[in-house]
Amino acid sequence: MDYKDLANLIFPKAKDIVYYEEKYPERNLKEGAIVTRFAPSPTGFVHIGGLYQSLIAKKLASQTEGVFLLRIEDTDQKREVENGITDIVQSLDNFGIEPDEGMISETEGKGNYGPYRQSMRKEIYQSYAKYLIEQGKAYPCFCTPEELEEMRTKQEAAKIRPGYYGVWAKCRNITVEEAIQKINNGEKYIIRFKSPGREDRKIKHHDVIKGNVDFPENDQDIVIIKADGLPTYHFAHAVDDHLMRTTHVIRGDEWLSSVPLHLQLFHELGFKPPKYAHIAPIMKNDNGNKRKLSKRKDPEAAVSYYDEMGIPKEAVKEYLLNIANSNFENWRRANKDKSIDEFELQLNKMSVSGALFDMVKLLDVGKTVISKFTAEEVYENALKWAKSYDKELEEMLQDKEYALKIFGIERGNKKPRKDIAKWSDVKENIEYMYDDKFLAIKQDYPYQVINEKEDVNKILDLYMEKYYDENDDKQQWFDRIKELAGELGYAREVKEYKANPDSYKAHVGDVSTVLRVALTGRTNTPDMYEIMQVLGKESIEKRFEKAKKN
RNA sequence: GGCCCCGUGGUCAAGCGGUUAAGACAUCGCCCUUUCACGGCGGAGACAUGGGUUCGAUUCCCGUCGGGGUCACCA
Repeated sequence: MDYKDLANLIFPKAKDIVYYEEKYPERNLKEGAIVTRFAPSPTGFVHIGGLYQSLIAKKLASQTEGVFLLRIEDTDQKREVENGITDIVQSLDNFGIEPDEGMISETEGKGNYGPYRQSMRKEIYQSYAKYLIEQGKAYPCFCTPEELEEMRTKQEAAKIRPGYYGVWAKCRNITVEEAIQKINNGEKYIIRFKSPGREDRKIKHHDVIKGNVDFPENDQDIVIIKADGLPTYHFAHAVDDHLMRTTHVIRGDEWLSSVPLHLQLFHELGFKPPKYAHIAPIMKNDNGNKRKLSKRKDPEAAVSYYDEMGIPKEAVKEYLLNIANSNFENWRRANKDKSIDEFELQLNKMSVSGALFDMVKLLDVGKTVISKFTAEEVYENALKWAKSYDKELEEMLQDKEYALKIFGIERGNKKPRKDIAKWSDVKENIEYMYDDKFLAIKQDYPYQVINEKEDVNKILDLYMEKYYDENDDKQQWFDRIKELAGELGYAREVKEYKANPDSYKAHVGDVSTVLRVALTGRTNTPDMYEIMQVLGKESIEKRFEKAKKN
């Protein structure tokens, strides 16, 4: 009896690997094309780090006319979550990241290298496992979890390197006859890889991001097929990325230390290994300690958070690109109006250590991104956000024409307003422009220098009686406010006031403030001339009346 | 603990043996013919540490310290 008998006993129905090698041929792509993937587990929401990875992967693939594929790693059924795949597909889609190949819904995939869901590739893995067993490079292991636990305890107590290797790999030297007998006796087993490695030898690895890294060889006989017949991550990775003809594996750097194992697996399987690019994670400052953004503790770890906050997806992507390649910022400054698709991302410019997530900076990017939007775009986006998260705002935006006027204030010029960083800022920003809201609320008016009721009322009355004309252009409009100031004994020019502070009660700016506060209930607003234009005479009168009575 | 990675202002970061050590966000001040938001100008603010190597180290080597990752029938 030999390895072949053992292999046939374990996987009697498995196809010869030649079948798969032919079914999934080398891709016919142009020189330098990158085939890469995002391979998440459907265990809950998409993490910002996952978005980061897929953004990078997608860009690299499209830059090189390669392939970006979405593969679902659902080999751990215990951790699976309902609609997990749909969630991933939709989250990516929300950010405009569409896979060229891979899963497109809970059950469907597209492309010729599928299935793209590992649980549906069981026979494939088994064929390759069988292939390894036939060659004596893998073997059944009958150790129970309890035995393994006991072994670990012993190793720990003796302060030696834990794991299933060398003399500790009890089942590695079981004879074929004995193994067959155990199996026929119904003993439970899993399949382990028979590692040819030695811990005292080093391997060299060149990582596209991390550079040259030396490791001890792997000597662990890791399990490749679990008791449920599904592969472990490592084995699935080797088989899938070979068969899907992946050229670059872009993944989180928590995988860096398994590179020796992966390289070994590729080698023993007779596969050409892909290039690896290990991305540093996005971190968070937690009481002075850096740690990865955590699904459990940090709401901002979920990509859905950005949607809820109304942070434009363009901003999130720009921010992420910023972290990825620091020259992005320079590129953006030189190419203010270009799409980020035109930016050429370079893997070798990626940071080797994890960046702290900076919400303030993200918001700043958001401000800039939104400032470049047209009023129409602001409107559409704000409305879309409002529909999901703010009914009141949605209501306000029903009058599109009016909303467009508001969003048009100081927009579209060389120095557009930058006061909206996220869609959830919009309501607060425009609320006072609505008569039904503004006139209904009771509030204090934060008058500043001029705040005596008598003075305020006089300014408001006189302005409407004598100086307001809705046909004025901006210059005329402001000249008239100066005249108003002059008539009431305030300085017409701020400079004049500053030169002779004792000669005046206040200056034209203070008078403007009275108008502004009466008009909007606040001291800080966009350009008052434009606000008055949008509001119209009738509204202005009502607002002044209300302000006077206040 | 073993192994691996990392350590430039508060944050993201340029830098590859000789620089006044860029830039962005944040912060402070001034200026922008009325506020705010912009914009402009300017300020403060950094090479973790100790040894080497070198004519010269932020840059190269070693130690220390600090941070991170990894050591599953999870990915």
